[in-house]
Amino acid sequence: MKGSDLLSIGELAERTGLTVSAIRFYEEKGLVHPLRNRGGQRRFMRADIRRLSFVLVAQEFGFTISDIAAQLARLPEGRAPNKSDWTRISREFRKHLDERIERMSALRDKLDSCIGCGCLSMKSCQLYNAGDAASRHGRGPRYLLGDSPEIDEPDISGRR
Amino acid sequence: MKGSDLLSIGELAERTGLTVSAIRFYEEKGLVHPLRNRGGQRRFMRADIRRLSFVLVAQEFGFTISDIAAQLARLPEGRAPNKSDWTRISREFRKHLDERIERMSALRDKLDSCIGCGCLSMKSCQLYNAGDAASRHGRGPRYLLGDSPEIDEPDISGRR
DNA sequence: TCTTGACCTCAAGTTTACTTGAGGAAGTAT
DNA sequence: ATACTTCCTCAAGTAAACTTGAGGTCAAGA
Repeated sequence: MKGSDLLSIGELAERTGLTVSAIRFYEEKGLVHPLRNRGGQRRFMRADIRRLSFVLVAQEFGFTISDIAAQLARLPEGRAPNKSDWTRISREFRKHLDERIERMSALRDKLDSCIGCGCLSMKSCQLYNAGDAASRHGRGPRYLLGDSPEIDEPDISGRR
Repeated sequence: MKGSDLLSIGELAERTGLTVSAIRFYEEKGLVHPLRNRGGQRRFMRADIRRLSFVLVAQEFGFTISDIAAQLARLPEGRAPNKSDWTRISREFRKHLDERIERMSALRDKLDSCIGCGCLSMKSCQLYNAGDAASRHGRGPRYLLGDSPEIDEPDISGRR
């Protein structure tokens, strides 16, 4: 394969730092679409290095595989993506990123005001005010923060 | 159970917005330690509302159950935690939080400089410079960003 | 007391993101 | 031609965080 324009799965693995099995998995999930040679072995384009690198970075930011697939779907079909394709997708990615960071910071600031009152479960607690509720992401129980009916715990001091 | 000092699992579920099964699961993971009545049913203290609320908030921030268990272990054993106990734990929590947000922001800023070059897989790309590598968290392939041997993809323009 | 709704335990299923292994075919170096 | 490495496809396993279901017990109101 030395000197060829196409990469074997092993070569791509070396280039990206992914394992061979992970790359096969990503193909299954639609993140890459390798060609096959007559023998049935996968042949990747050089542009796939970049593609998978994007997957790695996006995962680092906490995006799921289907989030990432959605982003990658914005890349051109037939030809290898060029610089402006990547710029476009990176900008879009960045928007999601900013939202995520902002959400975290907002939550953190609310926690700050809660350190003052020591609450974390009272009706009045800002962390429990709806509005964030709808924007909840990721794992966790079905019922969401702020969705719950009336939380109150009057005795805050621990005295009996 | 009306008017009692102790809560049944169903009542706690209503108060926290968690499902009954989730609370049982959290007990199994050591996040709460309910008493049992003669019949073998769980009886929770009011302070457990706060405890589980903390679990919810912490999860919202992306902490795992064992991370959270580690934090909760800092609460007093025998007595119900009071305001200053919660203040202490919230402050600790906040430290982890700040780290996490900072890591994300740093990555985002690096992405920014990459939007300029459209790279995302080149040797020179800041996203691939080691240093972040060690700090990687969460899911993803075993090989980490920056751990990979020599990544280079000279043809960046997409021209053939 | 009786009945219904809430609880109990334990086992198995679900999703995400992969890895591991078995059994076999293809590619490459000598 | 031989041998060794890499690759192929399935199927099954793993960890986290829960849910669902079966089969049975407990508690509270009429």
